Amino acid sequence: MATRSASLPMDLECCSVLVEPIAEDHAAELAKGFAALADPVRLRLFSMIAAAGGACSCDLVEPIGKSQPTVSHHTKVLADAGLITGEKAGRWVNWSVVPERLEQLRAALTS
Amino acid sequence: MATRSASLPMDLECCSVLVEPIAEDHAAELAKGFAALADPVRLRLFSMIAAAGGACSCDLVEPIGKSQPTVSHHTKVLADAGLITGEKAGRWVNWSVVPERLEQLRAALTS
DNA sequence: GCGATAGATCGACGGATGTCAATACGTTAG
DNA sequence: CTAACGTATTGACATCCGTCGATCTATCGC
Repeated sequence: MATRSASLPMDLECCSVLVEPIAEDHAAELAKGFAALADPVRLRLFSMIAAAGGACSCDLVEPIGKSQPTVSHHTKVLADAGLITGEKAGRWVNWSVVPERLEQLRAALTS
Repeated sequence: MATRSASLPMDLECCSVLVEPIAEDHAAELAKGFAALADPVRLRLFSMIAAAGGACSCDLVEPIGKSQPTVSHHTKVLADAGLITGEKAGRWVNWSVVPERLEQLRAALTS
């Protein structure tokens, strides 16, 4: 059973949704990831972070056009879904994408 | 402006979320697609349809373990998101995936 | 220590979502 | 025509979600 851990998003056997019906566990795991990308604001935040190769929240609030608590909420959702990770640097938090998680979702849509 | 049509999901210039910050239009479009995949039941339905190369609703209700109206609701959500399409054949509806839409979402996560 | 700044948390609100029982609709079999 | 069957729709309910103002926490410069 290797490093099987029910609570961690990362260690699911990576396979496509297209080749055979996926199990409930796998579906739940992937659904969490897609849910994080299912909001336009969050998708833009993710895109901004990814395109810039990392960004702090202070650089996101103004271009996204939402309140600071809203941005904080969305970054938390993205982080909880495992799509981004935040490094605290002094007063700032530097967000960056988690390539493995992104790849897992991309692979799920690939045959 | 070519075949620009605001209401159709298909004709967005296809590009990745990762290379540069995406526009609000594009974000809304992709978010709708990901939202359709953001539910475990729906993801399993989609997976069953994709893996089988098509399926009718009657073959989905029992394995998915949900009521018939719930399955009907989810197939409608997937269809509205452009991920599947249904061909009515007599009493049955044959659902099949829409490869272009799937590719659009996959490409958005690819650098 | 003090004020300023970046970020997180809380509480509230309206709106969307997943689910099912009941029912309606359309089609095929007899 | 009628009965049975596959599917869609409706209505109701509980829950979740996006948003913001207000507030709290932590860190930096002075």
